[in-house]
Amino acid sequence: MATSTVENYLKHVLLLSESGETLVSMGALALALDVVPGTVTTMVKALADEGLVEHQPRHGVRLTPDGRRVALSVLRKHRLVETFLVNVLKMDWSKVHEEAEQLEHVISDEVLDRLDALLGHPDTDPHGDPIPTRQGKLKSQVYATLATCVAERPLRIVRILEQSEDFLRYAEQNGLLPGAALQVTDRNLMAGLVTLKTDAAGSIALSLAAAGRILVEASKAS
Amino acid sequence: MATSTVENYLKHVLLLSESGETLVSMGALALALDVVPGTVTTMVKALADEGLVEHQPRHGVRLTPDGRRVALSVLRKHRLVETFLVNVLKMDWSKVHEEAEQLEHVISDEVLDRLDALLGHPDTDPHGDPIPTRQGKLKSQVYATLATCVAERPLRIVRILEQSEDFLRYAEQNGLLPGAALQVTDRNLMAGLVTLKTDAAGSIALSLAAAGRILVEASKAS
DNA sequence: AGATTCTTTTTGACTCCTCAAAATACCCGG
DNA sequence: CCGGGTATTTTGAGGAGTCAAAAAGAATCT
Repeated sequence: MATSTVENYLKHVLLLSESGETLVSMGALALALDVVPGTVTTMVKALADEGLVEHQPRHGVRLTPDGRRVALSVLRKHRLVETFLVNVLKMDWSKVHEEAEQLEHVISDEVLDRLDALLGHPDTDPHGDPIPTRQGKLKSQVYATLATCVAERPLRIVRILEQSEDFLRYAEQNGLLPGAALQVTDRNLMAGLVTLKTDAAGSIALSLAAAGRILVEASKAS
Repeated sequence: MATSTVENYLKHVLLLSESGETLVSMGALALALDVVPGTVTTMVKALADEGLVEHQPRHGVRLTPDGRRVALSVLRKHRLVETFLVNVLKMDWSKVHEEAEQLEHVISDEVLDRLDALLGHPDTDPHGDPIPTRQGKLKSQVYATLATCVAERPLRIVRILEQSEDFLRYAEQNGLLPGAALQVTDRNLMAGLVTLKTDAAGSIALSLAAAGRILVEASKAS
């Protein structure tokens, strides 16, 4: 059985390869896991020996099918637990990430299945992140961000690519939750600023960086 | 913060001192924790250095107030989690112990409080074991067992002192759950046998050892 | 008391994961 | 092609927790 540490390494390799290159660098991994790069090199070699990752020395690392299976299972646990904490225990949106980070390593498959059923088999978590299926399918659709979408059109938030507590608390306070309706009223590349108008909270300004973490789609004519 | 290992040591010292002497032996602890005695000696000395236990070399170990506080908190988590797994997720009575064994070390106080509220602040878990309060009070009432109680009187099961999956499954199949009404119809010390009559499942024979693990009280005239 | 047995403690070693710091390889501008 | 700068790898060490096996203390049984 994989240790928590191993599960974390694999999970972060998956996460980092989702949002970017197929080959994940040691440095990126070290940053994500909050360890020094040397530690990552050592661990990655061990994971490669166990057949969980493929290591191309000096270039990066990639999940093997086995490793991907484990990573997806951990991710499924993480996201279902987050959903449970928010939907059932009514916990604060911004605080559940840390909790899930621990719980994901100790939830059994049996408990997971029952949690899944209790929640009605959701396919995204409270942040809009897709929940891998039991079979290990991960729907990863490509969306526009508030930094790149067309302006002056009705939009709906589908996902927030950010787990920092501060960011999420701020987002919540301004009604920037998955499902929220809004539109981009102005985008100033020079100032690095995006201005929005939400149905709930009126006009808000956001940095381009922050706007880039919020995924949207065109609002369906309802 | 105490590691899972430390929490487990403290929890088992508490459990073993509840049901017996105030001083817990290294051997008993080794058995409970499934490690060799030498390991226990080493760990216990470390715990003593941290002020969590009081170690009387060659005689045994006892919790300090600090250690007891930690142990009670772990026990509270364990029993609330078990209650959640059975009452909310409808898991099998006999299987929740293992799960809770893991979860007890990663549940935050915040989650615990919400779980407690969701469950309606129960004061015993599904096995009838008392749940320590948030303030660290543990109600430990003394009950008769099926091996020692008076015969031919209406009784009610209040607690099962056993967490082995097999025993619990057997108990469940014969309706021997906390709350169940029954009476002892015969007790044969020579044969080491106790015969019961339950309201639900009729007549059952039990070894004295098994009977001694089932706590009962006189049924209130209702 | 003397010998045997049981429990506890000590010792040395091992696994897993980590860091600090030195060594190495790679990339990029001139 | 050479010199920096950056990323990666190596090396040596340490903490936490464990085991196997030997040593030491207690207890028990003639």
